[in-house]
Amino acid sequence: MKDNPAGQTRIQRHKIATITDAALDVFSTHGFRGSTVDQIAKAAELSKPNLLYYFPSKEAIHTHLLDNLLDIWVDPLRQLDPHGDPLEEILTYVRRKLAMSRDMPRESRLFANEVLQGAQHIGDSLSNFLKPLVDEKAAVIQAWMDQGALKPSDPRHLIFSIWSLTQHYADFDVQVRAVLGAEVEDPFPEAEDYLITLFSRQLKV
Amino acid sequence: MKDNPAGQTRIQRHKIATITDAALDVFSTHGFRGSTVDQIAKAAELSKPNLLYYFPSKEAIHTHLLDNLLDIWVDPLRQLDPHGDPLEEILTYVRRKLAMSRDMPRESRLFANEVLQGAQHIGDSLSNFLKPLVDEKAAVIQAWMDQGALKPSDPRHLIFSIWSLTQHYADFDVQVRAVLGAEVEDPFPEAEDYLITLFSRQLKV
DNA sequence: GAACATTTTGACCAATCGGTCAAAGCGAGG
DNA sequence: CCTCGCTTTGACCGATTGGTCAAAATGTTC
Repeated sequence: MKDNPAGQTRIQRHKIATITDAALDVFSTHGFRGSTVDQIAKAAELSKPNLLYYFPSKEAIHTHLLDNLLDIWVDPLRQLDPHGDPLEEILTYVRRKLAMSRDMPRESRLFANEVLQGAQHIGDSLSNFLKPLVDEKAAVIQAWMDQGALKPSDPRHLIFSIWSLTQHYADFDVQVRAVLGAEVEDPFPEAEDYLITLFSRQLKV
Repeated sequence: MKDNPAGQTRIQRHKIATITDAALDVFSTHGFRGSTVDQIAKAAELSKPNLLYYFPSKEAIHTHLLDNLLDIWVDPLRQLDPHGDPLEEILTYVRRKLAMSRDMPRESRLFANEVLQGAQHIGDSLSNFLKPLVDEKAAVIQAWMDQGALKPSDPRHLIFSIWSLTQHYADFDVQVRAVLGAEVEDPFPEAEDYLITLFSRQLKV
């Protein structure tokens, strides 16, 4: 069996994908320190030594997950188009971000756990990678506000509020469902209505 | 040494307070499973057996913290006065909640960790205690909206958004500071400006 | 099917986990 | 001073932790 260009065999790619998925389950539910290699191995239906044949350590799995996540996670923000319609661009960003919370709740919780516990594994990425992106997009939003295309408000806190409100429905899902009660099967449609209204009133001139 | 009415000696009250504070530090930083009794004992400057003389188990400390927290945590919502000025009542709630994130970030993170990881220790309280309170206050807000005193929107999601946005500045403090950069010493004043503007535009008729 | 590389595993390791226990230390009242 | 109850501790326990290793199983190539 020859390696592919990335230096991985078919089996390696498949097993690494399986491990990654299992680890996402476990890490997102219990955090890094609260997760065990045995748990991940069991979730991946592998023996522990077999799992450690593909990743050198528990931390390596966690790092691998976070490294791959950050790019995906900020992608909706990167897509914010300076040449699009200001309000529609931001509302689209809100919709995309909320959809990610609905479709990728494990990723959201993994990220939340990491930041909540001090971001010791990705602290550098926040400063070196996330901050420049936010600075760039905040400048775009600020320009829109200066043109009078949006009501004025702090663009960076606007971005924080979009992160906070959308990820809330993934990270605090248990609480949201407990408070809404069993009669609400899916909180996301009403969440989208609420958030679109909120940000429209906040920004629409 | 005589007991006081609560059945505790002076030493017991002091040591339990010390342990509680140390445990809040540790649990809020690492979550329940990620924290160890040794860590808490060291933070409280006690030996492990001595700590376990005051609390029967690690879980008992955690439960003690959460039980005392929930009451304090929802207190600002409980103070929402049906007979006050609608907009001012809600903006006051936002300010109180943001002040709690500023002054009690450890409590906020303890709660966030617990809910994020499935609320296994307080899931029942969310349904039996938090839900009725939210239902009650959501009805008050709904009545205000029906009277035309506030712009209409989903009252329960309004409450979610207040929780989410205010606690964000405690729970994701590392990220907020990394993105704002070192030149912003204290994010809270600008956060309060932003949030008051946001909820005024959302609610003011 | 022989030869070789890759993958899988049971047994094992030192370190750490939550928790126990008997014994020693301690302060206050007589 | 002695006693008594509360407090503190070192030593220890079985279970679990992250990780290792040599050997066995399996897959691949010729």
